[in-house]
Amino acid sequence: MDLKKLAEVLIPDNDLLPLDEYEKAYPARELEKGAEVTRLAPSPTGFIHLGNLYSALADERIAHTTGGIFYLRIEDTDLKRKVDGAVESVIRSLKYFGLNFDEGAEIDSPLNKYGPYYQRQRASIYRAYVKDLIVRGLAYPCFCTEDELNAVREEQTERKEITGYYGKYAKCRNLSEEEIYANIKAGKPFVIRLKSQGNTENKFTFRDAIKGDITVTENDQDVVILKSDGIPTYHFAHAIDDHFMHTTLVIRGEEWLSSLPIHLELFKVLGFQLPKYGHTCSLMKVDNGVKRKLSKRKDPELSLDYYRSAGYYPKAVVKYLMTILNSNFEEWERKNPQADYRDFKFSIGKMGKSGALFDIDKLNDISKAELANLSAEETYDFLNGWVNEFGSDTDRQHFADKEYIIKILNLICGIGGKKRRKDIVRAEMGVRLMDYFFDDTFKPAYEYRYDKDTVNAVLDGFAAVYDENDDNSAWFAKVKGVAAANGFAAEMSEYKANPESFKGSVADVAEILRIAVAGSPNSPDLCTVMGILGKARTLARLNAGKI
RNA sequence: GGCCUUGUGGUCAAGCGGUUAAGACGGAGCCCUCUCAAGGCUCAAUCCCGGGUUCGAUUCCCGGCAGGGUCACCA
Repeated sequence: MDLKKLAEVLIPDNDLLPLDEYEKAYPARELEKGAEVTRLAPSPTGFIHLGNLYSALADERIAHTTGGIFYLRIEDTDLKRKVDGAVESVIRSLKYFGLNFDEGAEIDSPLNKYGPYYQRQRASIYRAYVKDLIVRGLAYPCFCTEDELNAVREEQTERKEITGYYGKYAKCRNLSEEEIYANIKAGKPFVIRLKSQGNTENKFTFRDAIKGDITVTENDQDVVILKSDGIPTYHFAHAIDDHFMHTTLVIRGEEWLSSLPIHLELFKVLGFQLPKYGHTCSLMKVDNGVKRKLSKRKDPELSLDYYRSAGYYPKAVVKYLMTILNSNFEEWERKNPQADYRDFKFSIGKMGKSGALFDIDKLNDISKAELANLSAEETYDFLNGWVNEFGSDTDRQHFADKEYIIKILNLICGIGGKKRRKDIVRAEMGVRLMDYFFDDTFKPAYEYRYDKDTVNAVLDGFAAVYDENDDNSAWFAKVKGVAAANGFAAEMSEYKANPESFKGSVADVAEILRIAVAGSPNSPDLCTVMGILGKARTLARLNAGKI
């Protein structure tokens, strides 16, 4: 058979270059030894999720700790999956979490010498190589219809054989020249398949950068490399792109592990040097007692927007991811509390081999601690950013009075005081924590543990002596005074020694005051709360709290 | 079902032939304390099962079992 002629008929493009021209167009990168080139290669299908961020963080850390490049490539070979604005969204999302690309689609960089970074725009490179494979007898046209393929698959399933297009099932593999041209003449659509040279009897060990040594079976599937629309499948595009873009380390989800044999054969057949591979395990979650992969559709916490709208501090999310990416990260951080997480020596070898359960408690803990590192001013900026995007109009009005908010923050953050509080887990919660400082969001629950007369006497008694100029100890002395005057123990020790002889202790008196002023039995330092509210409002609330 | 892969407390996990089997989150309790938060201290809780190999297995081998992934003209 005249393969050259066949290739011309199948791929009649006249804009293809000789293969070595492509090699020349994408010369090796000039990087230090040991520098890794990694990439994030999403399909522009939907929005980026936590799992993407997880592996992107690994990519980014490895590239940037080795002096390499982290780039963005868009795998848009499947038109059906394209969503407008997805690319910008990916970039924006990663940037929000502090990850930046050095190069790639929609990235403004002088490093962009390996593009185009959209696969649709790279059609001619793929087609040139497919054509070459046809000439070399390593690829062939297949005219099988979807129905035929389905029928074969059913038959294979029934006979408990391996499904797919291989061996005797590869009907079009040995089509005669006449049959091929007849099919073309008849206008039958076709795909191009790899004429696999592999044999599943052959197994060998492959070293994965994350999983370690794994057993791989040779591929014998005549996989589709060029779809009937003339665009390559993922497998083929991966081989071509990662070769020409000089990716040194391919980090991707473990769902790709099973197609690794295909990629291995493709690289071999194309004569390309194989990159290193690292297959990450996926984030899991327990659902109804079953452990399963986090799913975009079922789990809102997988969406990065979820973290933004809930007001998680972005760095906290990143640090949480770091702890599951490299479990020694936490230990390192304890030893280097001041250091930036970027100073941590990220190691791909330390990445977990099995899927981690997503742990919201852990995230909350990290987030709380991160937020507690911020100054009142920084906290204000962060909360204000959240309020502007996700808060209510009332929240925005409140935050317009920055001076007042800062006062509250100083209390919450314990700034100036000796101990730092860790009240705020995320912005949304932080903003709600401040509600009682504003009359329009003050929603008291007047649930006292004492009778009407006692409560009112305490409230009146304290209102009569309250002086906003008192310092904390003078203030507390007055609370004690009110306690003593109403049958409560002024000193905790007295009360503990003799609980029967008192109605309660100062703590109980403070609780009554707290309920009236802050609306709940729990709040930070009441004296300061009153100071922030101001005398007029404090007295008004003491009065309104009476029953 | 075939193939690949994983299996240390509730969770994330150190460990790499001999350990009182780290640590963190979560839980319980105590202390501190005007309550809460934070902090300090203490406690409970783990090597999937069965065979080997070995003087000795959580660590090595084999077999189960359980979990995960995958079997497209989607990536």
